[in-house]
Amino acid sequence: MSREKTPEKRQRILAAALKVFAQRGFFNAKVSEVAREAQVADGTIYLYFKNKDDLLINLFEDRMEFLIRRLHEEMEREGGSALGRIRRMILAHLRIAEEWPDLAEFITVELRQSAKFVKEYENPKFMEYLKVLRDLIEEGQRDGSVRADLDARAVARAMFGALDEQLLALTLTGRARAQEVPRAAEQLGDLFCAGIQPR
Amino acid sequence: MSREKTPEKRQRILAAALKVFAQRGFFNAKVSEVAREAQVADGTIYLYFKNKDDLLINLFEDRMEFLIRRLHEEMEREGGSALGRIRRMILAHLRIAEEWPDLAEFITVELRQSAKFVKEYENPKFMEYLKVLRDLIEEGQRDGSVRADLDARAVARAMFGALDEQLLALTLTGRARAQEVPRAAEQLGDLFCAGIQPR
Amino acid sequence: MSREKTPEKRQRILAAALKVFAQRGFFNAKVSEVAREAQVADGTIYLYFKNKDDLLINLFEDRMEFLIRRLHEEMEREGGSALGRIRRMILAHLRIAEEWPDLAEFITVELRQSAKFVKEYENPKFMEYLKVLRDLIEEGQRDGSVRADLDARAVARAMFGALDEQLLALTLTGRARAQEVPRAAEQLGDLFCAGIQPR
Amino acid sequence: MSREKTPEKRQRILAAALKVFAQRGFFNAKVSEVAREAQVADGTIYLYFKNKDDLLINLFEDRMEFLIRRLHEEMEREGGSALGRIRRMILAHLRIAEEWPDLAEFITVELRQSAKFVKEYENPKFMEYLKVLRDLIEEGQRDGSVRADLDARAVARAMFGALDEQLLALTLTGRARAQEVPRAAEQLGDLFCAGIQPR
DNA sequence: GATGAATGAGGGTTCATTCAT
DNA sequence: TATGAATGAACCCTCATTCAT
Repeated sequence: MSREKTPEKRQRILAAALKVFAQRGFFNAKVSEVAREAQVADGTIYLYFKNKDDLLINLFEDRMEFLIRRLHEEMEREGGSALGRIRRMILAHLRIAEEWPDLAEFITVELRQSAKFVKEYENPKFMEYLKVLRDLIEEGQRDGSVRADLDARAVARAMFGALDEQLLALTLTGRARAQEVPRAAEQLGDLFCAGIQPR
Repeated sequence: MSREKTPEKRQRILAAALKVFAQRGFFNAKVSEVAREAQVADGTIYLYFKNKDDLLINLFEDRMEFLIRRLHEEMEREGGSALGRIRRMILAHLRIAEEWPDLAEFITVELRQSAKFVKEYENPKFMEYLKVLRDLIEEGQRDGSVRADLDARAVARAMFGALDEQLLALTLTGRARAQEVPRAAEQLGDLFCAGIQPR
Repeated sequence: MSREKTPEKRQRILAAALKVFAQRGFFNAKVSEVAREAQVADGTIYLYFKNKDDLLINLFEDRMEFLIRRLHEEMEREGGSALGRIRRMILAHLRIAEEWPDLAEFITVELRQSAKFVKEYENPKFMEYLKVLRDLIEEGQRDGSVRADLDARAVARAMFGALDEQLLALTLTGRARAQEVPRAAEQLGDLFCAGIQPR
Repeated sequence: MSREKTPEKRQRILAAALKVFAQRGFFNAKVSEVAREAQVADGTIYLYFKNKDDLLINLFEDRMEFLIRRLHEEMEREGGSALGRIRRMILAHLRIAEEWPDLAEFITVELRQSAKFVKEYENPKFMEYLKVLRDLIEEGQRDGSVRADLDARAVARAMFGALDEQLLALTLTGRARAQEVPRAAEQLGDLFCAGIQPR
């Protein structure tokens, strides 16, 4: 809990957890495996996290924060039209598969599980990630580049689902196929931009 | 105790497993809970399935077969244009939320896990479900109602992802909101039909 | 229990039990394996035997009766001096390894276990087998061919132990080495005859 | 909880296993009984041993090493002729019944079972124990006190079998009869010494 | 703070036995 | 009498968590 004491060790544990959870799945992963990977004693993990579930939640929040931050930066760097930034976002999401394959596997496979937790624990980081998409769509609706009759929230969810499924495919079908990322991003960009533009 | 090892009992166990896995998740579910729900002794489950994993896989295959069969029937009944049948399919998928909420939860949450198995065990039922979508899209491409420059497989995957995510949302945010199904289906239908039609 | 009804089926079960117990050991053997080997339903076994333990005990008694009967016959056929008949008995015992290897394995390995039962259930068949030996020794003592200062019971026990250990060795070290039987019998005959004869 | 995984605890578990296995037999004994006897949690056993079988094997090796060491010491202390040391060894073996009745029961009853394992796992400790006997006999053959025409290995095996059977009898027929040990040892000593000496 | 040996509740699975047919 | 599907008690083992050092 002493998030302040040795943040470096906390990060080492989170990194280890990401690797182990990605490889074996949360439920099959053992706390002791995470500890070994982090070069830390089993008990040490409990100095930083309440229990295994708490480790999962913290890992999820930490990585989602990271992705959200990165997304904001990409959006800023890109600038330009809402549609352009939507295409950029699609690319950014799929690139997770080549940049951090463990993270890709973790998000696509384990996120749904934690959606199970979600009923108890509302999932604000995921909502925030969706919000980025939704804001882009609403911006487009205001400037006329996106049809006004669409429910921005529903479209954001649909797009996230499509991206997530595609990311899963890229991740599972051999991590090697990362070079397919730009092409897949283009296809999805075409599909959705055509879908949301006014005639 | 009826004499013959009956397919009816197998179905009772599968139904019980669906309910229990949907409520608690595969990993948190106990075999004994499935047994109680099925009104069967613990050991009986092992007369019909090799182990807990095997029960999951069989449940998945059985239910996917059911959904695939239903989808084919809906497509036949609908007839008409490819685009019309795509809209119909979207509706059919989301309706799982109101018709069989447990099945909806099972598919959206546990399917990804079994995607973990997927690496060893290629997931043919899921592919078959995707195939229905892909065939519709390719049919549309042949008759000119769908743009030819899209990769039918990628589009099918994207649509499935979007549907799955939407189904998850409908399922988790209170099962009560089933009345939102037609509206959500319309939104997704609009989005994708616009996305795939030629200008 | 209805030992009278179909003695043939009872024997089939006993033969199957012998084979299975010899191969896998009593505790590792499953009743269902015995049933399959006997070409009988699991439940049928319980028409002939109270339970698995009872099957073991009956098997043991049945086979010991057989061996005792055979031993008496061999002794009669042999005739002659007590010492000669002792040598003959040694040979007969070791020959079990080549004549009925399963029986050899069963006796050498499982008998001790049932010695565990023995505390509750005194083991009369084993005693009867020992008695044959003891009688031979006492006969020798009466006719002066065996030293009178030996305790016939102790000698009988010692000889049985030696035979049993040798039989175990013949059985475990590949059942193929059955041709060593006559030589091993000769060695043991020499050893014990020298040991028990007066100077 | 002392910090280091201690050899003392390993010994406590082995001692407990000996007691429980002797009383109930390996297959009837529960791991939890061993744990309770050792005043240790069930799981602790698995820190020291891979599984129940591994516990049996280790127990067997540990106790055989102990007996072999003791035997060597007795032989050294005794000194003198080969025949004298053979008599000493006979006494030492039977004394196990009064000195460590649990060990006596364990060896006589469970060793044969592990002979089952033997086919896979050649049983070196047992061979080493036999070797002591065999060496004594061969020594006697060299100095002329033992007949040269006997196969030392076969004789060693025969003697071990006789000793083992006698030890079993002493152990099972009430542990009280320990006072019979010297007399039984004398009888066996007479029998075998006469048996192996040249005329 | 860090360690890792120890804990012990919990659960998947087996299999001897039963009993409706 | 024979069957074999069904039962459910029993048990080995795992692993998240604790706590003495």
